[in-house]
Amino acid sequence: MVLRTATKIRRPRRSTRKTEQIPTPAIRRLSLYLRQLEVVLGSERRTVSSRQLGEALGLSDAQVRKDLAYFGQFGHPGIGYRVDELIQRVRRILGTDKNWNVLLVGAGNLGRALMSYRGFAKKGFHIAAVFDTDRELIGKRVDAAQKLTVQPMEEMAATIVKRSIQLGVLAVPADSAQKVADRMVEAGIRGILNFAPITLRQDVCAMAAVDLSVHLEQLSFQLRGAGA
Amino acid sequence: MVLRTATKIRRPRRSTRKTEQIPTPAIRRLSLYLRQLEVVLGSERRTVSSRQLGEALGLSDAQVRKDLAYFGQFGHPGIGYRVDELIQRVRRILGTDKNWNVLLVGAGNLGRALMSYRGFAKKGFHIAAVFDTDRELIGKRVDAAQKLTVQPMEEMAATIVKRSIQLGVLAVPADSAQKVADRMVEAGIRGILNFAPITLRQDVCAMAAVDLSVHLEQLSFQLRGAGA
DNA sequence: TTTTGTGAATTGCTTCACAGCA
DNA sequence: TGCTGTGAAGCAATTCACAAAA
Repeated sequence: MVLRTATKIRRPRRSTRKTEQIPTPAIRRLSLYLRQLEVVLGSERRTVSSRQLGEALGLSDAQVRKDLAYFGQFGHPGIGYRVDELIQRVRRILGTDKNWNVLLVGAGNLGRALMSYRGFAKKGFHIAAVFDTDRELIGKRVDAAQKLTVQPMEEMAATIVKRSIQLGVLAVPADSAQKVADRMVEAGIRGILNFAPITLRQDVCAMAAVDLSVHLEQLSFQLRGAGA
Repeated sequence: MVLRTATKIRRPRRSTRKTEQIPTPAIRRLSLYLRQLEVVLGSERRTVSSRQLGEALGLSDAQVRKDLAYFGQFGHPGIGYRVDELIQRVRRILGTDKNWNVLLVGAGNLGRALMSYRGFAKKGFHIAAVFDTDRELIGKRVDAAQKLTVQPMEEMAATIVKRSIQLGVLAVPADSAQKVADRMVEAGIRGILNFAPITLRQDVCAMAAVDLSVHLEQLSFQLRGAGA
């Protein structure tokens, strides 16, 4: 019986879900498989092999098969995977077989761009409400279709219930991001996609993050020392 | 009937190259360390321990120490890491101790939002030119500061030389992304940050990708089955 | 044939645990 | 005491390679 764990910081994700045996990278790749399958659906091909999928995504065929097999037996030996069937199955797994209402916090430059981003709706994510703390923005219609009015933060909890919202997109400056995220969780949000360039600590809420600069830094790292 | 390969010789794998000693995830985390160090720099603290850094980022102290040690001996036993010193060192490693000129292709909604995104300049990435294929947009000033004029693709190669550009941001629709990426590489771009929701195949060019919907899908996956 | 699904082998990454230094 | 840097240990992810299926 070891007692010295008292001072240790808690270890990352350790849950008893059945998904625990599935590698996290496999779950990330599932989205890529779906994306590629939708491309294949646009062609005449009705089936696709693990090799073909892998080639398009820069992965080995074994990787593709193993990843998909974590979630069930979707393939047909000698044939491959039936495109429409696999799309349905993967959507089901990812939870995107149904539409999601999403709210957005932050109606600045980035927030407004996200509002008009078609890719979200294509995948079944609908921005159903927009919030901001800036009193100048509240009440204004800011989206391209002029359908969304910027609401004050106070209305968030009620709107979440009314529109059955579970997911939120956070596009506010870094220095207020943690506070805003806390308010979102309080108001009932269960998952946050964070665009602020800062790591948010949230225990009870699923988190995903996109830091635009970080990706440029990774490119910079790869090119460092290269001739101009 | 294929004979069982009882005499199979297991060939030892080619020895790993020295440049591959550093785990890819460690390189990704380096950007996060830098980001957090810049937060700490805003406080009065002059030093920070691996434990403190880790806590802020959801990582173990051992992870932080090991990651940083891949790149050199930056710490001081009993003290921790000197914030300003480590910031300089990490910037140097990432290549962001100097400014980078970046070009943007695609002056649509997302492209225009990226132009006005302050985060890039803060990290030393300056959008120095904007390109689009849309004849209606060419010649127009589209950024907030009204300093950038949308140029035709034909001018890309010359501009790249003139402004010493190595990095490009790609914000065009998925169906033209591969073609545009090829043209960028032809024109001399060495690294591409791709926002189009499609996997691009490029052998001679460093690639990074951001698919906004994919991150929402990951959240959807984590919440699937949760009560509405 | 072609191609899946899957244990086994292998590679890669993270955590442990402690010597050594301030 | 506090904290880093680092081999060794442990765990996670990927690749291999082949039986089975079409």
